[in-house]
Amino acid sequence: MARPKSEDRRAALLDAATRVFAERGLGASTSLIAAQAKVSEGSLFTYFTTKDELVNALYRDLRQQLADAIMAGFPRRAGIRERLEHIWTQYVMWGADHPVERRALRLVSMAHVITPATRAEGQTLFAEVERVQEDAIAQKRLRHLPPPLASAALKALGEMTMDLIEREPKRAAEWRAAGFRMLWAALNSKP
Amino acid sequence: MARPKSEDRRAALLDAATRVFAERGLGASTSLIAAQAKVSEGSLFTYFTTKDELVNALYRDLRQQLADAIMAGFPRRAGIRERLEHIWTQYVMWGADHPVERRALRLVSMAHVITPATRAEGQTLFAEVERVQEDAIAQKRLRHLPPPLASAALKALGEMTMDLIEREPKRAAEWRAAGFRMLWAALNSKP
Amino acid sequence: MARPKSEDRRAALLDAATRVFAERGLGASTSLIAAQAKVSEGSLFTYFTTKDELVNALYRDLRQQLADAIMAGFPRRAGIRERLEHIWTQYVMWGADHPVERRALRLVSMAHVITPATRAEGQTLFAEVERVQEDAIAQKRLRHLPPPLASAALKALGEMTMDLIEREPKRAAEWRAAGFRMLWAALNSKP
Amino acid sequence: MARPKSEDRRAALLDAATRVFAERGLGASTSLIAAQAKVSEGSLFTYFTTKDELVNALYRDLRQQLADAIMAGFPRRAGIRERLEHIWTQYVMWGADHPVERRALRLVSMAHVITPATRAEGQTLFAEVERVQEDAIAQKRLRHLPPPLASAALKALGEMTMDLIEREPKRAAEWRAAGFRMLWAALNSKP
DNA sequence: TATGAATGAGAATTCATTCAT
DNA sequence: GATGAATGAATTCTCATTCAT
Repeated sequence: MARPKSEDRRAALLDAATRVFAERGLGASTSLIAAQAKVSEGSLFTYFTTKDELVNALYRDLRQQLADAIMAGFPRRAGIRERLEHIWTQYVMWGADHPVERRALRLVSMAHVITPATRAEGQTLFAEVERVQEDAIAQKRLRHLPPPLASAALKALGEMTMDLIEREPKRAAEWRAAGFRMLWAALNSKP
Repeated sequence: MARPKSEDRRAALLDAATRVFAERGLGASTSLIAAQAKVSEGSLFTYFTTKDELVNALYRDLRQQLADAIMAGFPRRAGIRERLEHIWTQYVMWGADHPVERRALRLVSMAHVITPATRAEGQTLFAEVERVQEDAIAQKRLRHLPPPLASAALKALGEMTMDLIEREPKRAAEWRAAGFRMLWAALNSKP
Repeated sequence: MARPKSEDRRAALLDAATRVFAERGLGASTSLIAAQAKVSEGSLFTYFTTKDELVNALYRDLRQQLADAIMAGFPRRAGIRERLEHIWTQYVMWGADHPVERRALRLVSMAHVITPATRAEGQTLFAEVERVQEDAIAQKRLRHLPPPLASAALKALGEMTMDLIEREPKRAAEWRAAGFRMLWAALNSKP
Repeated sequence: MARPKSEDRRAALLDAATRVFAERGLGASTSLIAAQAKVSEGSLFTYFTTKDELVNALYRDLRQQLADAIMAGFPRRAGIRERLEHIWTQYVMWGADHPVERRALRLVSMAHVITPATRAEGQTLFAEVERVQEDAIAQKRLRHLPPPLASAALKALGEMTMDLIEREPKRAAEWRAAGFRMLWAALNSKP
């Protein structure tokens, strides 16, 4: 009967928060975020009752964006290397294409205001990588690798690669390939 | 020169800042830091004219601590693998032994208040790693590896390993070894 | 005229305001009142254009409730003592039976937003007491008593008695009787 | 060594709060109080960590002012009537001479933010009245009067008298005398 | 007319920094 | 120099009121 809460406004606020946090850190004011979203200061609080809640929502939203990007066109039945490479490529490209989102996600991930509950949801993101590793082990490959290492290494080398690309965007393809080569070698390293 | 006590106070302030920032983020107040350092609120500003300056000084200080730890007992004339492993071990152990400092350094590194000048100083830290890589190339090893990759990979896999150790301190030795194995494999990966 | 349901809503709002103000003071928000009345926030303002107006209306309403209670079954032709005792008893019982309304009335009475006009209306409430006093004087009784004292004393000792009953409800009858005895003695005191 | 907290500033703040609350109710803003006290907005909070704490402090302060006024020159060894009359006179005169303080005390007394602890302290104020009543009972006078009634009646009729004086200051002496006569008669009323 | 989202002017605090002692 | 009170701009959040639906 009344004006319904608008999904657009909510999105605009999350977008503005992404930009503002990326630029000025989590200390940036809610009023600046509201202004960037072209929404009144008060309205921000009809969508997020608290600044902390906004941060949590943003964390969820950005992780979801990343997850969607990674899983788009995922070749579920392909071989181990192919699946891993798909994830790698999508992951690194997302970061290279969305530096602001990446920076915001990094900041938000470190915030102590993120609820354990919210953080738990996020864990699922790299679940697919772990499944690939499990498959590999089942196929008697990558057997010596302790379970969480595959996704940890993918993340670590992925972020490294994105940093390199951010510094030298022209060599993006080169870095991406080199990074994956390193990842694959790392995962296949024998004791 | 004529104020030995002052050096203590400065150190106490940096120490307090490390702890406080690690626990509550960079948003923590200067008055809390002063209190933790058992120094008056006003005094903090005779040592650091600005909160930003304190953050910059802390960045320098923590990087120096890390550099000192890494370079302690560095076998300057040993082989490539030995030198790299020394850096790796010291690096990872420092992180495992100083989780508070590590967390503070991570936060401070991301702060937008760090001057480019300050940041440039920090670059020197991993210079030694790059020298090792250069040596390796001179010796016709690791030749295919684009220059900044060695130190970038060391950092990325090092942080990954520290995270794993933080989660499972009992497996510290195992993670450290596995991490280095991965690093070495990654660096030797061929196109 | 053509909106019988609306009268209900208005009453529900006044009721909710009574409860909410009694519990949280006049600072309580209109949105809380609306919620308690099961009415939308906006609707409150179709019944009362302003929060101040709501407060004024509540003042009038509660005074009317009290007046109705006091005058119910008033023995207009009885003797002075009887009439006074009737008022006393009804007054004190109303307060004892309606602690929430009493508290709200007390708060609202002290509000600086009550218009002089509204307040003037309220004066009429104890008019009957003054008429009793006038009658008494006409009958050559209570002659020495300056006019406004009778109603003032009734009010003062009445509130005192209600407070005592609120603290010790079991002794209600005792307090009520003792209170009236004191009132009667006070009114008959000679210079 | 540093500037000491000033008793004057604290007093100025309490004074300002008295005036501002009396005029605009407890909803008045801390910034207005600070301005009236000629103190910065921030300073108010170095003296009272919270608005609620300011209200509690004011409650204590005003009650103390009243207690001091009442007990000044108290004839501890005089007869019952004399002691009661002393209290009465001082009480009523304080109220008549300090209408602003009285209004503030009334408002503050009703505030739900007053801690039970704070309120308990206040109870002692009328303790002297109760002692007078106990003495009277010991002397076989006022025997039939249930204990809390004496102080309750003093308060009730006292406030009534102050209201009358506020309305007609010229008749102050008359009202004061009439009030006490009524109190004395009320206390001596027999069942 | 009813609804509840939108608005923006405050409100109570906080905090980096200054300054009297 | 050391101290901690003083300052006031900035911050998060609330709330009476308006307005689109």
